[in-house]
Amino acid sequence: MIRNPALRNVPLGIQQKYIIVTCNYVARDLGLTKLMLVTDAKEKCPQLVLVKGEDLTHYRETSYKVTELLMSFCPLVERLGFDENFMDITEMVERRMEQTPESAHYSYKGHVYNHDTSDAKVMDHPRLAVGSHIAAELRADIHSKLGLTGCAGVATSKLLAKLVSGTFKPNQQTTLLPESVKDIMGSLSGLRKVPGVGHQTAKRLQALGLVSVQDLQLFPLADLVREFGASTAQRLQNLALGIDDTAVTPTGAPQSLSDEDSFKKMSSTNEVRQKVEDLLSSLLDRMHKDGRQPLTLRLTIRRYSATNKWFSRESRQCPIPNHIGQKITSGNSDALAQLVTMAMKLFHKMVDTSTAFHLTLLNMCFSNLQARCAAVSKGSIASFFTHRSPEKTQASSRCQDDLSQSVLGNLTGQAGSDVEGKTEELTGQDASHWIPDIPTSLKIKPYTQSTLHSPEASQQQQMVGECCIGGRTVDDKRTNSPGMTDFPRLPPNIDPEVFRLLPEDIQKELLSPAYPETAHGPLSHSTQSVRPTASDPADRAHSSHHNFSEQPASLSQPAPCKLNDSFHSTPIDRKETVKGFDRQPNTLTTNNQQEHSITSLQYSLTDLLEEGNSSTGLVSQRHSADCGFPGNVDPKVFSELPPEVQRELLSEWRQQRPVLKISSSSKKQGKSPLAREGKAPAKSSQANNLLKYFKPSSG
DNA sequence: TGGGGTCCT
DNA sequence: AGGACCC
Repeated sequence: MIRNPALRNVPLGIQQKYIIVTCNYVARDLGLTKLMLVTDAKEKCPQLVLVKGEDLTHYRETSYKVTELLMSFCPLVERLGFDENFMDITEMVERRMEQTPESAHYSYKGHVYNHDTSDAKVMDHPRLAVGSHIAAELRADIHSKLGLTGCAGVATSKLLAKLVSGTFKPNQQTTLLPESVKDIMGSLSGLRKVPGVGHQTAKRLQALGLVSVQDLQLFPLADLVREFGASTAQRLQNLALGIDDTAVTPTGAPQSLSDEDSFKKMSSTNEVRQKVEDLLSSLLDRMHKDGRQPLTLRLTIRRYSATNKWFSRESRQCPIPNHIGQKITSGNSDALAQLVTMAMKLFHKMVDTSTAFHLTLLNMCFSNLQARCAAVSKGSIASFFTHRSPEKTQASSRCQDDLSQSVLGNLTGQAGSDVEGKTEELTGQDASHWIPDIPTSLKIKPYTQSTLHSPEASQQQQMVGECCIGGRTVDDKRTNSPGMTDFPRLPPNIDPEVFRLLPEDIQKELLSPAYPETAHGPLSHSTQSVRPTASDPADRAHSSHHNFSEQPASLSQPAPCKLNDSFHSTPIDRKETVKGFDRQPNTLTTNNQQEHSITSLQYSLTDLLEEGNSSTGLVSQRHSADCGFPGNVDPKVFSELPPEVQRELLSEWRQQRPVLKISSSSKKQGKSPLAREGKAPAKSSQANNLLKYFKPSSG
């Protein structure tokens, strides 16, 4: 639609094979729904215009642009599919509360769920009010820079932000006040409407006699535990109650890249080989742009089995030899033939070609993506980063220490990946895109929430990225002001002085772009001219952890998170402010104190695209600080618990925490559960970039 | 009923 | 390797 505005006013459906995967609102008004068969759709609406949508390239690229744009405001952005993003805007809200007059904290942008804006109670939640203004600005920015429209929800958790984002549909935003949680949960027509309750879970719940959200809310937990186990049971019941303590975990670069095609029938080896080659060919291209080296190749098939399940796939995977992996990364086209050979071996492990077979789908996937290393021995690089700068605050030091350990400890494992994609739909530009607008849902989780529900929900930790490292700012225009280009973000555990001692090319490498697939996009150019000089104390202050700058733009720009008041007034002001960027070294301390005492604020922003729906949620939570478990848990006591109980708890905490994951091989060496570094920082985009430069083998 | 993804077991 | 979830 964006590419072809003429389609805007006509019923439009995006077709993938035999179904309409999504459609615009014109078509919806005519009775079309998502995932409707093309035949049914045509029957209902003969004048329906169809656009093929099997190729996700444009959608994916646009999706990442949206995510990157949001990250330029604050790095705590978590993707959910191609058209939704959750964003933890707690920091941004706090900053505005400090910097703007109180009178600014009591008006809402957009709708307030179940309230009249004139309702007095609305005034009791200044953070949500400020969050609604931020959401409006984010949507406006996405619209002006990318031409996309969408919805947003502002609430205190991802769950709530997501739910509320869809309450006013096309291109609108809604804020959910804590006192309306019961209402919104009660408004859901069934358990399947609760995010996190899928088909299987809904069936099992139904077997227990549970159909409505209220049924689940009131069901005895003990009975639920019998069916699902303690952890799942509690999570399910909490979801029904509108309680979601999971953190917004920065998504970072994708963990895998795959390409697939489905068809009616494929029954010869030659056809399979050809299809495998086609799939690998396009994947290779994407992989090369990504820049990382895949360590694993996977082939997945779906067999036709008349009676039952068309679903159910089978897969086989194998390691990719280093020499081939390097060809992939370098773009050497010889890799294709070698990969086809490997894939066919995997195929023969699953399918006995001496007898008839009938496939309906093939999928090729690269996973275990490994960031590449700088051309220097790792040992030497790693040693550069062990020195610490004298000027950190204590609190930040602690975080950094922890981070360093976890990062270094995991270097041997596979580095995670960083960034993810974007894609949204566009509403108005030029040519071929189909996806709808972008919805955004922000959610804010202020202390009010802790008061309401769980007092200590706030204790989660943000091991992940810092909050304020900046995003990429988009274009040069924005980066004009003095001072903007001088301070690249370095990971908190990297001493700027030491960094400066590195050869320039190594410095550049360390600071090079993180979003390979979108590297050519509008958001990424500032990289090259940037010169790293120092890290910003303010960054450290905010971040609980790493601030690696992977993205080009981040180098030249200060963290948008720190926008000041001026941000408030106009977009232009905001940019200016960003550049001028002031650092406040002591904010960290301040923040920490807040965290501990009370308050966990979360904002979540969910975006939904106009036709489809995508959402962006903002959430944030402050946590205690750094170790592997909640601050209120005594490690000693924990260690005395039975191993099984330890595992259960860890599994639960893990979900709540934004831990970067570096998954690793090192995790196998019997570390105590507490030490489990298995998950370290892979998720944060920032961390990821840096990690790419360390070889896997080093550990 | 598509073409992606994520994480957990 | 499969299964659950999400879009």
